[in-house]
Amino acid sequence: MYDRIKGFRDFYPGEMGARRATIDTIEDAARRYGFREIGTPALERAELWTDKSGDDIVEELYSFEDQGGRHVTLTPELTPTVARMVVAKQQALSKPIKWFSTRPFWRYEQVQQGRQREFYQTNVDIFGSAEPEADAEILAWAADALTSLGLTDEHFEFRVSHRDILGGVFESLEADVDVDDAIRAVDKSDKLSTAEYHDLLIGAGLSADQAVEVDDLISSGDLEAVESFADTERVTAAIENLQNVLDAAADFGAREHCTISLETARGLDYYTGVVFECFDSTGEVSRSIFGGGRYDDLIESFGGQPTPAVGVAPGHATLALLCQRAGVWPEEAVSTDYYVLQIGDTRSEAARICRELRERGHVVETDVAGRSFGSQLNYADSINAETVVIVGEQDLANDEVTIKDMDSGDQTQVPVDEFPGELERPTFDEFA
RNA sequence: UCCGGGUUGGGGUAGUGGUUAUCCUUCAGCCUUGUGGAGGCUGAGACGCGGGUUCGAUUCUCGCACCCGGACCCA
Repeated sequence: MYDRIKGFRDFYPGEMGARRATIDTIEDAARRYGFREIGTPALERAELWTDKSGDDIVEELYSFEDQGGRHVTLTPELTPTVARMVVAKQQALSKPIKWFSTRPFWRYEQVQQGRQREFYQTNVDIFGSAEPEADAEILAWAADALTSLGLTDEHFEFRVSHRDILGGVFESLEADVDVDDAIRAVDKSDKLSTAEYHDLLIGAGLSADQAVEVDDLISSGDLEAVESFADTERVTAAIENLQNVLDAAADFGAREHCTISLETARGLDYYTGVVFECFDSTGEVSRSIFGGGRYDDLIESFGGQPTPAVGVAPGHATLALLCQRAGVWPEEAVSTDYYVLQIGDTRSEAARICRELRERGHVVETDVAGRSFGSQLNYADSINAETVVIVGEQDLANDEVTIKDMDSGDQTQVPVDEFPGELERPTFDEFA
């Protein structure tokens, strides 16, 4: 017996069927918006990450030197790869570029709920539009994808903010504030006590009074109050942009899922504008389900023309948790349209029936193990066959086959050359 | 890297410092190559790994691995 690698998962047919259905649902939603599927390598040069994030990042990568001496890594996220692809063909691609892909990623980190070392994400991005409609379309797709899965606003909410609001507020203070530290503190505030939270803000350079004041201001979510408090062009512009995105989201049918939440910062450095996270409305899944936002500087930093971008990447593990708790996770059972049962030497007639049913697109199984009648029925039962077509020597002697409905157990004889005949999906009911 | 809980056939479990480790379920075959979901029979299948204590360890003990949850992190 060999063990699985820690943090990697096997998916057996039942669970895989449910995952496949889920992936199809959210990808179909993306296709309806004209997002085009891309395929990407599992391996990239490690420099794609180490150049920006420093060598420490290597500890969280599956990286190694290949036989050609290249320092490579299994990709921990899609964004740098997509950025690389955009830069490489920038002139050739018509804008806006709208791409999606579902695939695994790998990070060497501690395994916990909703978090494995191999994990699957569906990335959806728009490059080449700085307009609020682009942000709103990303939100609209995300909302469409989740509602197509059967989720409602009872199950999830998008907490939406703008990177420059927090940054601008801290910048406007009359104090020497480490803005990044302060933003991190706000991002964590949910998990901290008020005192701990204020201590972190003070550690970032705020006075005690400012910490209280800023906490009140941010948690109020009152955009007008924030705007007049900061009274800077940066904050005013950010708030206007956020408002425009939400207005567009309203027209796109996604506004009802969005809550303004100025605490939402996102850890990622590369976000530049609107940011959002999806949360479990019931609070049962404590961490965010997924996040996204605008990253207007990334393409340029990869050596391309300045290109605005906005995207989102739902992870399938947390999505599955959310669906399961909401009771909308697809059935984890195989289904089978027909089992063609053979008794004696009836292979050629059975095979003909199988072929004709499969030509019609049905899922059809027959005996490939030389099993007895009872065993074959047993098996048909275990694969949830809807209809069993009994092709026995006795039936064929009368030029008939027997059609059996597995739910009721009812069965009837049908002339062999009328099955399946002209019928698209013949079942017991057609012949009863 | 840290903290807490756990690990007995494929799944779920009982139990014990000692002789053939309990039960349910599952799987395979048979009763039954002309009838599955009921029943009967037969078979398969487990004490996570390593060290220590002991005459003897699945049981006690230590370490490790893995699993579940959490902290940190989350590009």
